[in-house]
Amino acid sequence: MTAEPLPEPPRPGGPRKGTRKRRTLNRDAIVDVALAIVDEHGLAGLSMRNVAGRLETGPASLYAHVANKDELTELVYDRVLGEIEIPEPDPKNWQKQLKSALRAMHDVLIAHRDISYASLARIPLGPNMIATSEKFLAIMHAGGVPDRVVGLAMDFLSLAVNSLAYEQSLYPPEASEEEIQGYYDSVHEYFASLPAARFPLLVGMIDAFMEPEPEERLNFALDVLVQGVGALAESAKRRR
Amino acid sequence: MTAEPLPEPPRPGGPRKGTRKRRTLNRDAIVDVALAIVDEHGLAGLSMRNVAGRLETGPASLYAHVANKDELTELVYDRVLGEIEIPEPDPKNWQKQLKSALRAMHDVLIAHRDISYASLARIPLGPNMIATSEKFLAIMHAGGVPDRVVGLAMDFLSLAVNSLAYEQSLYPPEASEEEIQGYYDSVHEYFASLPAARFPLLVGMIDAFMEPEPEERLNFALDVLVQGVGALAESAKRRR
DNA sequence: TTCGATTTAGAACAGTGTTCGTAAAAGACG
DNA sequence: CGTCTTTTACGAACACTGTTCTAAATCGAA
Repeated sequence: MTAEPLPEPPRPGGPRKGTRKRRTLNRDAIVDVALAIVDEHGLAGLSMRNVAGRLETGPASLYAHVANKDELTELVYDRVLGEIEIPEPDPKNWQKQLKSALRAMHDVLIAHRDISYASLARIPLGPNMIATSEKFLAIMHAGGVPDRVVGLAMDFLSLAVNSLAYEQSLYPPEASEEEIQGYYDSVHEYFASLPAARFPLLVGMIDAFMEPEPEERLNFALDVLVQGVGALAESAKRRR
Repeated sequence: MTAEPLPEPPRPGGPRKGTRKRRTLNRDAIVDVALAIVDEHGLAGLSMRNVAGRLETGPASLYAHVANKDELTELVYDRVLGEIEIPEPDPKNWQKQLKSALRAMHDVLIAHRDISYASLARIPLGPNMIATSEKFLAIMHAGGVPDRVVGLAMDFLSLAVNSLAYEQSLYPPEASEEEIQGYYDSVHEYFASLPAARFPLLVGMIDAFMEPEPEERLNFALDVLVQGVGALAESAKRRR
């Protein structure tokens, strides 16, 4: 997964100074520890002091290798993106491939808690993001989707799958099976207690809201995305 | 600048039972101030001390009216949702109506900075969220979308439009027109500097990425959503 | 008035990201 | 080898944050 290093992505505050390492403390080691903390306690548990503590140093030491916490979070996010595996494009099955690639990205993201928030807070441009994007583009391009549609779709698909992963990651922060079931039941009860005269559809569709499992919700969302992009690709081709 | 606090104006229907107020401090006033701060400085500028300061008191005083900052943020979000206007359903134009309703929600959200993050962080269930949902359901239901699809779509559409609004709100935190243009140009340059041999599609599609204006991106995303839901509604109807 | 409940608000606690200043180590150069 | 300069290490401190504890002030009802 380690390929030739890409040029430094542009940051709003201008380029950073060069980093050289001395002993054990370096960028990769810091990202390693940060990712481990995110895996254990989520993004809320990630603090500069926390990372520094595991490296047996103080928080100020990190700032020689990382501009700030935002950049560290972005580095962790890009590290996670490196785990995604996307197949070579097969033109005839591009919609099926696109859907499974989106699911693969989703699964990798939720395997690392709420790390997907990192991509919502900033526009990530790390090397793995670039490489992953290229693979998504390849699938759509091979499927004959016009360039303009591919460009627009890439942005939205990435946003959507990150949002889905983030939403998913928020449900059980550290709760037991019983607790989330109890919360689930209380939501059900709350909907049922609403005045049916004012909210007839909401009350009438309670089951349609509460029944679907996470997998069905994700599957539906991915279908909406893929079929939506497919439809727009067709109409763009016809228009031309 | 800050005038002497006025006495509480009389409410239609008289004071509510069970809630006794003493001075000027109550839930609504706190939410008023919190929303004003979000409008001015975004969610990052919202702090309990900040709100308390504008009410000429200390942060501890707020906790008699609001459980914590999360709840306050949710209240602000629900207040904003109250501004959305959604038309009565017209069965023949349900897709057009759904799209414009989603756009209306998006526009109201971005008019209040990054408030949309509040709905990403928690599942909002306030009164205005309920009322807004009912109206979305009405449009889809009138269009003949099966209940199961409506239930699944509601969740995803809400997530998607909130994500789009949140992403949109992040671009200019407080930057000038020149600064965001400069950042924009540097991103363009960064893409152009990538090795075309490894990322041929990405480099070849730079314009497809950089050219579209925010309005075109939003329009595309909404089309994907509406046409995707439309396609799934049709196939669900056929399957039955 | 008296009583109890609620609201107010100062002080404090345990955190946070980040900066400053200093000390030391590494590399460059003669 | 001896300097000189650059870069890293890191304790201390700053300005914040959300929240809780505490006691006083104030109100509604009896």
